Amino acid sequence: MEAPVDFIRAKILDDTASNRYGGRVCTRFPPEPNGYLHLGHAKSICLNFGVAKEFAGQCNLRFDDTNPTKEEIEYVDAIREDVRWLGGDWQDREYYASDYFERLYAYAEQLIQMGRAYVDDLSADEIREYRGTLTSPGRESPYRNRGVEENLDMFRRMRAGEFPDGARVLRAKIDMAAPNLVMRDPTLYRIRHAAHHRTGDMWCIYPLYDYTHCLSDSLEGVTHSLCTLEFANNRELYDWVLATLGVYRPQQIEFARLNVTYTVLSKRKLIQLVESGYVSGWDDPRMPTLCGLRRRGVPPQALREFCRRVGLARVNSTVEYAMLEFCIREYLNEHALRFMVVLDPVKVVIENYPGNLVEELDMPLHPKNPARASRKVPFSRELYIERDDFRLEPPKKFHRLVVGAEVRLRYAYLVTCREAVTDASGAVRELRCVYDPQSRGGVSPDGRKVKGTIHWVCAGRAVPAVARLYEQLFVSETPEDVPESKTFLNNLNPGSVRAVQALLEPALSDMAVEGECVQFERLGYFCKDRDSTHALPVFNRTVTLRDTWAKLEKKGE
RNA sequence: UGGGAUGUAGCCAAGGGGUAAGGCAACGGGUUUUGAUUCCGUCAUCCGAAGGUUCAAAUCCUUCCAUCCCAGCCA
Repeated sequence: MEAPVDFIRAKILDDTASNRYGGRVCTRFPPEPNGYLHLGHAKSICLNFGVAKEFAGQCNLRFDDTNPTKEEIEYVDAIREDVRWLGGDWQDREYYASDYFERLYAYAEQLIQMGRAYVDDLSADEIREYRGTLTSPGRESPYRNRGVEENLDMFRRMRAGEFPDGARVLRAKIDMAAPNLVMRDPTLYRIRHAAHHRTGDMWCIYPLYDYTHCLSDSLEGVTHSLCTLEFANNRELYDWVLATLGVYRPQQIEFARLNVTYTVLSKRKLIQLVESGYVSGWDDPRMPTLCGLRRRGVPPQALREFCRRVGLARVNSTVEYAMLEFCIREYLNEHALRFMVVLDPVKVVIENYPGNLVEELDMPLHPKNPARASRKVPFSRELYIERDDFRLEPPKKFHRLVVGAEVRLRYAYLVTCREAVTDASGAVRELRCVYDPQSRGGVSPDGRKVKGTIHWVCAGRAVPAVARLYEQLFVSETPEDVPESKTFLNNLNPGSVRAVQALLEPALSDMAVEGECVQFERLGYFCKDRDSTHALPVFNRTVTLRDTWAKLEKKGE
């Protein structure tokens, strides 16, 4: 599959052709370890690692850990795992902005020496007030023109811990009348007496994003610093810092962040769902987090394909969830092993089949891929089929089992139903059938057409599966205090994943490893959950069969 | 009322003076031992709007309209 040439790849192509950066390509994926990675990050991961690979370059994993009050080691571990799972390979280049604190500090002193940075005693509120508004220029701080020596002294005392949180900040001296608010003397350092997950109590001043990110990129020799659109305003400052310091200058390129319908991709909202207990955790299968998707059985290949298909542009856009589902189905259809399962059984007795015989029939594990092994399934006089696969009064175009009609038991035999035994209430108890011994394997011996093919299990030998069918998989409670949660909880699965939750524990543990999906034919794809107590279904359209039946029957009536 | 960015189908998205790629969705049909898959077909007289330049404009120019981002000591 040829990589589409989006505007970013075009730019890199250009830069390598003109030998800018010596033809080198280096990107980075720079998450802040303050939450779990989600679908939105997948786009960035695929982009950064993908581009690096395509151009024989490198992609670093860098934790943007400059805000100790929000970051935790739990998150860095989870992020590392998720990136690796998605296929990102940073080799030994695992970096932390906090590793650069000492050098960043030295650069700050250099800015002070150059007269391009100053310590400001104004409070946060005053700074905001002095900044001006979108349409009116700001005012200069009374501390703006402190001498170099005083600034240096103040800054060192900030580092030494002489001042409480918020007492002073280090600011760049740029232009309080700049039309771009980012350039109105941005804050570079703030005082934060807080323990950092890596540097502990070594520091009580921490650099801010705008100051840290560009220098980290520079220090690492990044060539193309890819970030989302909302940072476009910050690019001017990114360039200013590096130019003023006269250091190596990567270039920042922005692209539109990913939005997906029926879900939320905002760390703030996701964390709210977790903390308020509306979901069981970050890896709740309803979550759009990478770990949630993984637990749900979404293969990383599908996510990569999704990111590829979504494309890259500079327009804010919202991709339909259906696109994601398509990518998942596409991969699963190709790779998932097939099994038969009966959720709501009704007994079938093959009257002309010997009562003491059990045959071992071949069932391929994948119909389109004969290279896959097949397995033996037992077949005997008494079987179970899905209750729904038989109708006393069939709608039009129903071509499964009906009294007097012939259907194929998949990979087994052609059978004809002679009689439906019902109980006093009219419910079907048992189906009396006869089979055609010539049709072993399900082939029609004389070429006669048999439209219906249904699934079955051997009554005596089947793995007993406790199964339940739910119209809706998940409880749709609507948290009032979580914005957009209605959409979130109602649609994460639903409208979309209207599915089946089956307690298929024994069957599934027999067939799948955790995280792997198998297809229960005509039911959809199921994934064995980590505790193996239930199977996690299914991706909407994988249940298309159900949709299709419903549609056809509706039409028929 | 400042600055930055963006407008191509229901949703993504190519195309940057020569007469609108592709995918998802939708719809119609063929094949099929999963009513799945697969295959084939249909789906923008038109590119935010209005003017202008040109033999020729989605592409160039002008004006207008709409949407998003920026006033954290978050990233």
